[in-house]
Amino acid sequence: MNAIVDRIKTSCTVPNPNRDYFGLLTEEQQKIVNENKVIIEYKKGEIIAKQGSFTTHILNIKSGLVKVYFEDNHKSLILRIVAPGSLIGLTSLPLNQNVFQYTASAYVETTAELIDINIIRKLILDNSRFASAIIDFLSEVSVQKNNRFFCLTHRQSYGKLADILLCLAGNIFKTDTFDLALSRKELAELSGMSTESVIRTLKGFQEDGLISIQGKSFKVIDPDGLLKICQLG
Amino acid sequence: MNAIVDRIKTSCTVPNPNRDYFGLLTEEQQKIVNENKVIIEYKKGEIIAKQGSFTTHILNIKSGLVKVYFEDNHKSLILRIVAPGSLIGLTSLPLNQNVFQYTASAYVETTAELIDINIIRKLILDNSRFASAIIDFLSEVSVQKNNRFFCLTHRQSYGKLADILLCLAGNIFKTDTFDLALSRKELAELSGMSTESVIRTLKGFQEDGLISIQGKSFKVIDPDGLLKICQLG
DNA sequence: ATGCTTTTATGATTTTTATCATATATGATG
DNA sequence: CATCATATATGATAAAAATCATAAAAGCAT
Repeated sequence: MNAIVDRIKTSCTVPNPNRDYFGLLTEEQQKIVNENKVIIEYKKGEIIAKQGSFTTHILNIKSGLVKVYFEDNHKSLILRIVAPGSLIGLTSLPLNQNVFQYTASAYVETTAELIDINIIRKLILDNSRFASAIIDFLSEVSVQKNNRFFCLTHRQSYGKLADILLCLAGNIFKTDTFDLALSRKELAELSGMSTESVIRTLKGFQEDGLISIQGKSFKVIDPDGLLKICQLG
Repeated sequence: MNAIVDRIKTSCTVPNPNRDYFGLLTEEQQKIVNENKVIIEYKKGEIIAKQGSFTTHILNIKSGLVKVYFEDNHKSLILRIVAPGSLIGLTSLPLNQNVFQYTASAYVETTAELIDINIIRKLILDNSRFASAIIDFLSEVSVQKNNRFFCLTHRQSYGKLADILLCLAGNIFKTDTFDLALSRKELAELSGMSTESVIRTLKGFQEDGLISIQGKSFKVIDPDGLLKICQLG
């Protein structure tokens, strides 16, 4: 196994719970889901869900990579990076909160199952183990968001970016060398920094031998060093 | 009705969903809850739950005011201010995440019901409407946290603090004049600022006639002005 | 009330980071 | 492959906010 996945636990992990939610359903329930879902392929950059629009479906990401972000006044904050196996749209389950609270778009070519949200609402009432799994999902996202929240409000640029790099390596790509589908601008939105500061900070990491970058290809050389920066602030 | 409660919707509300979760239970289930709960009174400043310790009970706040905060390396971030009617500890429902992810302490004298978390877990499996209400709670907290997250990472000091003042007035105290149980240091932890910056910013608001402060007594004079500051950043 | 501690307040300074300006590189497109 | 657009990079400057130092005010216990 890859060292970075096993050893390094960042304080602010990009949330990516991954459970077999639909495996908890009865055969009949699975049949209902299958009859009420569509599979859609999204091209790179395509919008999957738009902040403010009605949530008619829950998205189950099957392949690819998605960013979920909050937009306001030309500013944007990436809330989650969603890898296959995770769900999008659950926060619209309350009937009084039935619009997307964020925008989701595909980083790379992405496949998603779209399942009618009312079917999901019904399944929650009909299958308590499914409901419990949804509760677990929301709880995990919540905890990881708290950690990220702390990281982005209490650390400074080097700490934030070190954390994000470790998260990407350990949590999203699950390897220490990866082709980054995110631009510097997107790393900025992920860290709440300016694009220029991201570039400068990445350069600093390279000069210190913590990472190496060649175009889109990232390599984490010294995860322990990054972790130390992350912990110091 | 008070204008500030009805009209002013801040972008980053301090989360405080309030539902009658236990009213959804059957009489028999309510009886089980009542037999497995204790009511505890906490004095001002007392720790109600400690980050890292096992979550044996869910807290149902009946009276008083509680802060839920994240601690790390002498730094602290207030995650939620919890008013009566809200629950604490739900994020420990997943069995693989069964310790408190945060510390909770009483701002003022506070009464809480402590209900065995395993009873709650069982009720989620036995009563789907209860489970659904818990999902709604977690969803609402999540959405409000996203908003607050955006606010604290993308606005600057005046915007952050304007938002927090509006939240406290409209969401927590539900009146435009209130005795603040929070110190300036705690406002700093709530906004991710330094204590000195909070003091200076509050002074600025006073000079601009947006609020008036006398010791612990706060009065929001111009909520629309605060809202404008909040929206501009 | 008196002394002691904590909170609030204020000014000076430094650090951090954003912004602005501009240059270079990369990539897409006809 | 030439052109345009976009992404990345770098330096100079400005703005924002933290830190440090210190003082005044408020709370609290004796």
